[in-house]
Amino acid sequence: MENKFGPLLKEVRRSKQVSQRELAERVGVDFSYISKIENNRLAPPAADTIIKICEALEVPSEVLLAHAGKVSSEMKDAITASPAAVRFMNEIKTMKLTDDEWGKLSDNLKKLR
Amino acid sequence: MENKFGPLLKEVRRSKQVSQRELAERVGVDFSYISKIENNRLAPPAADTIIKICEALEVPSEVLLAHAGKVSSEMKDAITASPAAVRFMNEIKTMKLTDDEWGKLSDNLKKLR
DNA sequence: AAATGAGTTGAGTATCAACTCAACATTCGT
DNA sequence: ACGAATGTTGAGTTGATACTCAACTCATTT
Repeated sequence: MENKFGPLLKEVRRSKQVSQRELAERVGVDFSYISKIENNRLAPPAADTIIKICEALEVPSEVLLAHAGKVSSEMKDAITASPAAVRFMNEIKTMKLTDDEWGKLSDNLKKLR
Repeated sequence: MENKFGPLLKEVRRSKQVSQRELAERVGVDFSYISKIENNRLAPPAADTIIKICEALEVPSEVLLAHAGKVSSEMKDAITASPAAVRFMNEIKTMKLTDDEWGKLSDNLKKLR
């Protein structure tokens, strides 16, 4: 999950037939920055920038965010909304869930309302 | 939840009869830093420092972490462990759970294994 | 072959988080 | 009232994050 952010972005961008310059303009950064990110010469951008990139490319942001190990400020807010939330997150952190278990939790979440 | 971190810390520390200097030494920071934090002259410290503070004062860290809006790097890792995890967190973020619901989710989590 | 478009690279910058250090003020026990 | 403990303040530091700018290279089109 570590070093693949750049290549992954490059692949997505190419699949959408967008140049670095075009993407950069849509996102509002310098095109050379995109280049460096794609080649892992720089670390992945801030969470908000990743989200903008995904919007510009019209793809969901989960995969890129996960590969970058970044959490948006909105998510941070949700997680720290209350002590109960933090408590829950602490439990989750010790449990190392599988994808399957994450899915089940999502189901439970829906049943909650 | 915003501006109360400092006063809260001050209250906890006082209730434990610990001076700023003593706390600072236990945690490994300058005592003047504690002072500024308590008076909201500086933003709350890094998540790891908050955790150390709570250990030094022998109180659980959830409340302080929640008030500070900080997420430890360990938690960040858990949240971005996989796209499924990010997806789940995104759902959570849109739902604005109550404390009660957080509790139920914790129960579900336990039943998962 | 010259211009155009796409991508890469090196070096530098801006902003911010998370503090420290030294000086001063306040509170409190005796 | 005095001194020691405790708390506050201003100014500066350190390291990391998140980029920009200018100069190139390489491939393609005309």
